[in-house]
Amino acid sequence: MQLQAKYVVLGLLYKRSMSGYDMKKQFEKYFTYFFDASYGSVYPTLTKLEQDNCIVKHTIIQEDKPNKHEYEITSTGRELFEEYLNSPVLDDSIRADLCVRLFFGEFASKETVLKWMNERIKKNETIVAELQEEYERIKSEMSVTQEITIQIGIDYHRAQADTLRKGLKLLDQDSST
Amino acid sequence: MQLQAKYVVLGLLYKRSMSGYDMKKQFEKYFTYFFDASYGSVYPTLTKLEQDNCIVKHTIIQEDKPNKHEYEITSTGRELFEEYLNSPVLDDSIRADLCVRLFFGEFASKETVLKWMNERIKKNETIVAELQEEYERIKSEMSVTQEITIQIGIDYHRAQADTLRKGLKLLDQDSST
DNA sequence: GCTTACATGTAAAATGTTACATGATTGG
DNA sequence: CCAATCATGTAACATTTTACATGTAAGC
Repeated sequence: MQLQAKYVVLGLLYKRSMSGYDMKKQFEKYFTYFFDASYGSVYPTLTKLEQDNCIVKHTIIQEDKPNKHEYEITSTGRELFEEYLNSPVLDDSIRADLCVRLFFGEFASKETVLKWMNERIKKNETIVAELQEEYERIKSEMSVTQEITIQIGIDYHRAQADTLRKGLKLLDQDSST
Repeated sequence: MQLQAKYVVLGLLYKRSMSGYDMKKQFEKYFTYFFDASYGSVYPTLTKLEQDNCIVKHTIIQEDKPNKHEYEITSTGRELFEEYLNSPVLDDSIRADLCVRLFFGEFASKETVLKWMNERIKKNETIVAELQEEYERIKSEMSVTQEITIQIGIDYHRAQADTLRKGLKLLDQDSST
């Protein structure tokens, strides 16, 4: 079984009402390294949860901007989310293209492999810096477990970059023999 | 775009022919932390690659055991895999239930949160030990980039456990104030 | 004048998981 | 005798991505 988008949606609405557009924003900002869902996934999920009476829609008329559909969680929705919180934690499901490529690295040229690794190291450094900045900026408004969440993200990207740097040295030794 | 199973299948066949069953075995053993595919995904992928002339099937008649379908990569298949190796590396796609739960941790009881974290720490310690054992056992037969792959897995699980242990301390301080 | 942000949604296609179906042999 | 390993495959269902469709307003 895999983590379903509907639980993430319900989790967000547990604290405050928001629109599908707002949710996607949240995913991009705070969920980057552990969850993502496209609009084509968010909107149908909202429609389905509404049909199941887990959420109710409120249309907010806005001038200058398109109207907004704000969803509010119902008691049924709260129950469903609480059931989720009491269900067993699922394993992380990861699809890491870089690791797949490295596994087959012997079939690629050395330059290609080095490029993959160097680009990833650089990318991860950027992400670590961004997450750290974000963390400093909002930690006062975050719960302790949310802080841990961000920390897991930071350490994940940092650990991967470290391993890749060590890997570069290994490759260097390998080619010099 | 997401990493497609067909490229992983082609990658395995690039070195030697094997069956769908063998592939699943490989995924479980060496790809655990960065890729997985069920039989219901592997077999249809093989059927489709065969239709596209990327692989050819050889039926091996076995006594005592069910017959085996060994697939061999064709030149078309090799080209497709080489194209993949030269395409841009995709970002990791992660769905981490634990992080989602921690993000919403304030809605769960403290015991529940502690249970989530302690269980994950224990699980990761087991995985690290297994990967390390496996690494020692087969590193002589592995390419350098494959070693890096295993190392990324080890460090990923270790870093997450470390962060969670630090998180437990944070939670402790938090409750004592 | 172009892009970005705001905002929602659908349809087609791909992709995937789970459960089912089958059936022999080996090891505890 | 029961579970696991060997081995393949399908069907139903769930889920998701991508592309399309629409339209305003602000900022550069």
